Amino acid sequence: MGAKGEETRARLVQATRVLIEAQGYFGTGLNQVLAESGAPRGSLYFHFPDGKDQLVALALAEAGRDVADLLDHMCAGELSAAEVVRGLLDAFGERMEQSGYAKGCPLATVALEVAAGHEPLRRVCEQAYGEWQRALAELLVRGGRDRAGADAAAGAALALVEGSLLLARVQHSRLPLDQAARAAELLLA
Amino acid sequence: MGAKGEETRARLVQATRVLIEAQGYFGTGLNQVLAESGAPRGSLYFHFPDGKDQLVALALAEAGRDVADLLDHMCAGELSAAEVVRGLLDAFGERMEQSGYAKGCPLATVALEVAAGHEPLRRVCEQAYGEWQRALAELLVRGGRDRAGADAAAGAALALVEGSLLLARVQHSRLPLDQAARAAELLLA
DNA sequence: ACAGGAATGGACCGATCGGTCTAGTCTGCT
DNA sequence: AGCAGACTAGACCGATCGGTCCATTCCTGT
Repeated sequence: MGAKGEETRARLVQATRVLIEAQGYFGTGLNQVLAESGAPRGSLYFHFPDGKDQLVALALAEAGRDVADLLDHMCAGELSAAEVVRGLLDAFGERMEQSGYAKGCPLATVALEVAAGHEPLRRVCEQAYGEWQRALAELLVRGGRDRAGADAAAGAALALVEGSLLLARVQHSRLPLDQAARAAELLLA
Repeated sequence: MGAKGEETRARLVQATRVLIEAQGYFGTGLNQVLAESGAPRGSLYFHFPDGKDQLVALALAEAGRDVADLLDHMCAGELSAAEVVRGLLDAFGERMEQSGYAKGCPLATVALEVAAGHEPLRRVCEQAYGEWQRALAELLVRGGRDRAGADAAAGAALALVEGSLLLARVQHSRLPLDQAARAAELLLA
């Protein structure tokens, strides 16, 4: 397995990540992925024999892991849960604004498209969201909350994050992100 | 304009509403809409000369209005804002569960798909969300909040609703809706 | 009854979809 | 040097996409 092949593979996944975040699963064609990544069609099916589904599943998993890593990193410091949520929303907001509101939650668009009709992709999203929520819940438990309360609060906080990312993209404004961060302070105090 | 034509037109919009809520804009083909509604291709372009975009825009606007009406109706009673949010989430949750988690927010999937790439549809979604938020904000003002605080709280509550609907669909569980409703009690108290 | 617009039914179009296939090229090992 | 497997390049496939077109049928007002 040469380094060149690895790079092509990585470029395909990266292009897929960018495109499905902005346009979703159905809105993103393989021709678009090929054009964006510069890879020929043959390479795609060499690296990903199962085609689009495999490529998208991997892109979603990678994106989910990246956020989880960021979250774990923030949770490892001395920050409160509310401060972590604020930090997360700031990071997402910056990305979003700079992309012309094409980027938000890297999973959400696909997650909604496939929630009822494509079990494998749905499960990838479910697992990623689960990891994010778990990270927040752990932090809350360390802060003294009981397990049940922490899970519920983390679930609500994640809903706040996801909802505000959606509204921010639709409204082309970071205002919902700020409102959500303030609400999180109240919620996670 | 005969009654028969009106009915065909309505069935086309209704079928579109159902399909785009579950699969989004790109995931829904006109052939699917035609099959679901039983209308022939010619009728679609007779009633909607601008094709898919016009049909989807109308479907989104109708769905947005329906929720706004429900919201207005609930806000007109003696309920608190938190109770209204709870009622809204209960109604959405029932629909969602009964549809096998195919239905959630009727706008969200399309809203994310088109947030950066299809201005007319984006604006329809933005306006609908704005109406929902306004209804909640008015109720909060009537409850004694100042304008700015009410707007911010309504924005956060709407984010909570949208985020929990997304998570519920992805997880195939109503739990996130319940967590969001409880969080709304804390937030809107 | 009948004229004329409203509405239907469906064949047809070029473009694009995801996917297959194979000839050719690159690369590292012996 | 030369062989084998990794990888690329792109032509090609049937299916489906959104959209156009027109002959036919239905309905309504006179």
